[in-house]
Amino acid sequence: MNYKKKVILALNKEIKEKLDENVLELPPNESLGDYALPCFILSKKLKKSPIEIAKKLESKKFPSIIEKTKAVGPYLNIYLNRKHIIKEIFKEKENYGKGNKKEKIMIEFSNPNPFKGFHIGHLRNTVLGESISRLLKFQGNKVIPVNYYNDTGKHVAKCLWGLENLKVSKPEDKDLGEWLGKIYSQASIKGKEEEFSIIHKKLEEKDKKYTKAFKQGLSWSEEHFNNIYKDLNITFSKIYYDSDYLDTGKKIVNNLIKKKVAKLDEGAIIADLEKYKLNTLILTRSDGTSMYITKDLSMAIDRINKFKLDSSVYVVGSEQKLHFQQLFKLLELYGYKQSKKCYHLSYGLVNLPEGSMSSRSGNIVLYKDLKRKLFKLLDEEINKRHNNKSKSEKQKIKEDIFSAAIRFDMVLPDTNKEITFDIKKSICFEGDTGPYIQYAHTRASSILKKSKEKISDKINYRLLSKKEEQNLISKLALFPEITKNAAEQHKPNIVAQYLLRISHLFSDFYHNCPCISEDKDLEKARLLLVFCTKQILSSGLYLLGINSPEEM
RNA sequence: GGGUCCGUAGCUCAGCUUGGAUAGAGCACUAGCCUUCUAAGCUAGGGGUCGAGGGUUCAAAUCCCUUCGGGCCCGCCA
Repeated sequence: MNYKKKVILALNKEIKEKLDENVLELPPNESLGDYALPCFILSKKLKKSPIEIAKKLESKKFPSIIEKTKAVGPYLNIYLNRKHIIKEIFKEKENYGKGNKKEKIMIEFSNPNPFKGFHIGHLRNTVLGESISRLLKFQGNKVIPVNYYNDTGKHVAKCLWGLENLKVSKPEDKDLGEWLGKIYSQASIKGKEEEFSIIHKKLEEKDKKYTKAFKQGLSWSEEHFNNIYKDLNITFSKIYYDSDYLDTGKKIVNNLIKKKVAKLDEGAIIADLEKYKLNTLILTRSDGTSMYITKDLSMAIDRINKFKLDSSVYVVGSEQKLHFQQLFKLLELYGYKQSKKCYHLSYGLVNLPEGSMSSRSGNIVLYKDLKRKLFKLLDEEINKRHNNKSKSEKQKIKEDIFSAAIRFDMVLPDTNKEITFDIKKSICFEGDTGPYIQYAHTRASSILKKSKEKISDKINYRLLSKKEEQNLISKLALFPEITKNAAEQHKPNIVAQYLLRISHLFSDFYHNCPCISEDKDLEKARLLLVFCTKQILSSGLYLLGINSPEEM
């Protein structure tokens, strides 16, 4: 049970009301308390002014979870029991804030196209998906992360055309998937539509030469992607291939016709969803081939049946919003109740300052290129700070900071907002960034390492009385609530914003409350607070997929 | 035309789900702080008709309606 619930129960018991926990709000700043009860909501019933009510409530005695209450105007500000919070974090450690949900959830994300480059748009998707996956797992759910490769279609033909006609020499010992992506972009510009169509058709007819080239290219792309996932520390339980679902949709379409959801129209099979305001869509083309929605539908049914899923999350760009509404509606009309628990996590595209990205025009920032650029900058900085460290130690620090910087950038803005990715800003590691949070974490680590005192929860809690200490503890107590909200709403940015706040409060504490001191009781008390802060920072960073280095 | 998302400080964005206390951060700019736990840090300063108009309410950046500007989607792409 979170503190909010405990507080409202304690309040209700004392004032004999049945208030919902959501009436409690967070005061505008920590010094005003941990929660506030706006007494307006009681004034009609009690026929008293909210100011009077607050004043009256202030003098009541509450259970020990509430340390004190203070009436400020029409608000009753509530301060949680500090000792209680700190003891709990210290006891639970990395389990602090975990939930007890038991759903089986599949989450599909990343979905890069083989034969094209993995760019920062895919990066946003991947980082979001991984974070949501971790958040859902943290709530106790069984999570199955999957990836989906679209290995059929014209983009494959384009790339194969490029391989054949552009005569670009194959680089030795290099990432061939990345090289393929660049060939794709060039082919898009230099080739002609008719030439692509010929290859596309031959591929569908299983032409030996092109099939061989296709298989080779696919394996290069997969190697490229696996390389990046290893870099990002992400693993999938299963990869789905578009090519495996080319024909399986037919049975489903027939059933949809039987259920009168679909019908023939001008040679094609369509589903009329106008009455749900979801337009009409084509399921099967007039030449008999399946549309994407059909493959998606058969894949969705396949997943629900095979894995006995409670729900499914699809991390896909906002431009496919209608597509997923249609998909879920078809699933429902087909008879699957799970459609109610399917969720399209729609996110805004990543643009560049000069406009939108497009692999076809080559106006893209590839993940690997970005990494090379940032590493160059990190090299100088790290050599300046740690010239006594070994190469592998320096490499580890660079990886951690790079990962934090880009992942945090991708996860900080609200998911449905578009991101304008400015490489100049991404190389800045100061201010509201991932490295800033890591920095707070390393400072905490450093204090714990330097002190000779043992960390224990048997301290004099009254010594943690300065406002910087009080504010920090107050915010630490919100971690369970924050992670629960973030998981329920599929919004990692809630955690990101929270960690920034914690880091700011910790910096404030760091500058005003020296830990290592002659006063050993004070040192012990502050050490425990530092330990708890470090725990929350690293738990939170983990949920964003970011490492918490001990030094940087 | 229909749908959907976005519009808050010079710039990038929180806050809107669930209305509530002086609308918060970062960047940039100005002035300070390293003999003291990592200065990737901290302190102070200026900077706002919350796109506009109306409505509901004791109370609106937040809810409702209208409107303007931008992105994306709307039967043979994925």
